[in-house]
Amino acid sequence: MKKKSIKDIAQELGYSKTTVSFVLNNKGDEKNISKKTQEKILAYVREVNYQPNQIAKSLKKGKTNTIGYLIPDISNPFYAKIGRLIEDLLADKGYHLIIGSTDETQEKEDLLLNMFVNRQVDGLILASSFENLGMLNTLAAQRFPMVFFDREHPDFFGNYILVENKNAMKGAVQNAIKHGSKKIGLLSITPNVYSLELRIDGYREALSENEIDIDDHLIRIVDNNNLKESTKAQLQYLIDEQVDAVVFTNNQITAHAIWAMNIFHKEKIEDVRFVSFDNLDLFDYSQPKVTSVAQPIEKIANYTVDILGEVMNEKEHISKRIVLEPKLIERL
Amino acid sequence: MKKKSIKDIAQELGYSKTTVSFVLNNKGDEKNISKKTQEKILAYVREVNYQPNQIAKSLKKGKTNTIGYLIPDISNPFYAKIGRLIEDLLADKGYHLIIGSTDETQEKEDLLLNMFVNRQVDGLILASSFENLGMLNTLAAQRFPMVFFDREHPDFFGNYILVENKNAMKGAVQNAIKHGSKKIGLLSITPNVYSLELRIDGYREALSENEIDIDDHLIRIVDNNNLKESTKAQLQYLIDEQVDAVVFTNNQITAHAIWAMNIFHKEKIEDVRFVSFDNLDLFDYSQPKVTSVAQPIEKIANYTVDILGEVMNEKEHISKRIVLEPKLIERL
DNA sequence: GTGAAAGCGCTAACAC
DNA sequence: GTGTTAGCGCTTTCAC
Repeated sequence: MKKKSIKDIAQELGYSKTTVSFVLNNKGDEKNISKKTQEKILAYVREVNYQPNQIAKSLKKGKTNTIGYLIPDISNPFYAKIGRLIEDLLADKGYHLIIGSTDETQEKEDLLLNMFVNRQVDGLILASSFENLGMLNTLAAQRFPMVFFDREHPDFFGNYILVENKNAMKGAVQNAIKHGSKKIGLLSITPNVYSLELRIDGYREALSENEIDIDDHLIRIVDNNNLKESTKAQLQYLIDEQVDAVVFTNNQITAHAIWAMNIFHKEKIEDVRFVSFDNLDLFDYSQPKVTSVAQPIEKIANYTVDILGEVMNEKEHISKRIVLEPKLIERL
Repeated sequence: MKKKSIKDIAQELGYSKTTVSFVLNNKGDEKNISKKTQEKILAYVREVNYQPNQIAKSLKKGKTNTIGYLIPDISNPFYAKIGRLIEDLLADKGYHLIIGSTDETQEKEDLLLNMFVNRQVDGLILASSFENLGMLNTLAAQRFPMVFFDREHPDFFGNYILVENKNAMKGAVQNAIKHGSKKIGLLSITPNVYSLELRIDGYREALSENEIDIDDHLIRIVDNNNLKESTKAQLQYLIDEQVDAVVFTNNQITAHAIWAMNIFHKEKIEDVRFVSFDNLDLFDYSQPKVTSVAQPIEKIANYTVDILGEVMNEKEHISKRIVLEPKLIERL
């Protein structure tokens, strides 16, 4: 049973493709197709379970109703949750998501960007690593609808939905200092991401404003390709340095560190305060407790979709930068 | 700057569309296009950064190189992780994923299934809720390439990648009994999913084989639409019933229950053993500790993609049912 | 070695 | 009220 096309329907019913097409697209009345004809066509279409070919429609209309979702890793709960929220918001408007995980490598990012363009996605939602602005600049020059979230690049001008990174982190670290922490280490992934740099800056500022010497040895970078083991090793280093607090720049490392702490440093668990950017449910009860900076993910998703909608509709070039306020959740 | 098409390239270079198309598809040699022409075309294409329109190609070829990934919720770490593995495996073959989250509702599932068909996906990977077989039967009758994982339906004949549910759960519960648990409750989501029923059956069998009375009041179903709060409430019920162990049919409820246990039943935390289907890193150190049945997610992803590849290539109808062995991780 | 032309399934301007 | 037709961008058969 080959798939039926509009042409088949038209022939079998003795109408033209046009008439059938109009009726299928609810333009029957507008185009003065008689009620009777409309009903006949609709009934038949339902009977044979005709499914329009969205690809042909897309080609004709130059619009695919798909959006590319480019992030470091869809299995990271932060991107998965925002992805889910975006999926639902877009579905209401008839759009669907193609996903692409970059693993923070420029190579995969470029490959995926190309793929999205080839597939004629109508827009792009991206947490880019911004290692290389090449393709992004090209797309921006063509006014390709894009909205960036979570990550930014100071030299790239575009639509951003972000959270306050520096001050939020600063506040979280100051909170730890207020509660007595004096020797504070930091663990981060790839710091060549501007948003993460800002978080690290916030950490530095908090220390210097409280007259704590910044010791660069206490700022440890974990290996992206081996997050869990590397986090364990770097945490070990900080423990050996006898820190009384550790700051994490995202929740994935924090989760791994909680694991490492419980498995390998159980005896020190009361002596080290954890502070994390991003929240996780388990921070409510984990040992050690984790004071965290919670990002407003619903708002992020809402704004992202809203702005993308605007960009796709507007002929004019808009460039908004929306910075949301994260929330400090103190857990002592 | 309008996007260039093959036609533009051909005109600007003084060749025909055919020649350009051949060269672009690496058929230059095969079609006896002169080396010189080939180089000229390739150089120009690179210079103007020509991007082929995948939609047009798809329409012509009847193949979109996209796969639909239909699951209950992409923000569930289990589906996100498998999704990520599948994404990578498929990317190597030039396929990409469109995602669809059903929230376990038939309405959304049917909507998404239709969407996938309209979009002419080449295949479908699904963790269906199987509430209603209607659309799936239709697709199966058309030999639409589909591979099911995680969930099965006894009346639906298709390609399945599953894990042993009943015996694995039985083993986990027996393990708890061996270590002294006597009054064992169970918490599950929507049990109208066959795979979950099997897990519950495993629980029942373990009890009866050990001469523990099965008390249906101790089998609690949580509300899907309000997982966290409902889990808390149902857990409360079991605690009040003074169970000495609780069994969970998936990791999401277990995580919520750990949270509820720590926040609301801290004093009982030593008295209740947790047993969970699905694993989570945090089970290594959470209070209470969780003995879990870990699914082999890499294998699931690999088999799923392999079988889907076979189905898409074969003209013949194959129907494989692969049942993988999960691993019991005892944590006491 | 290269090109003309048909056609994938659909939409929509224009005709009658 | 309904039909004819061109064309979206690409592939591929057949011709020269």
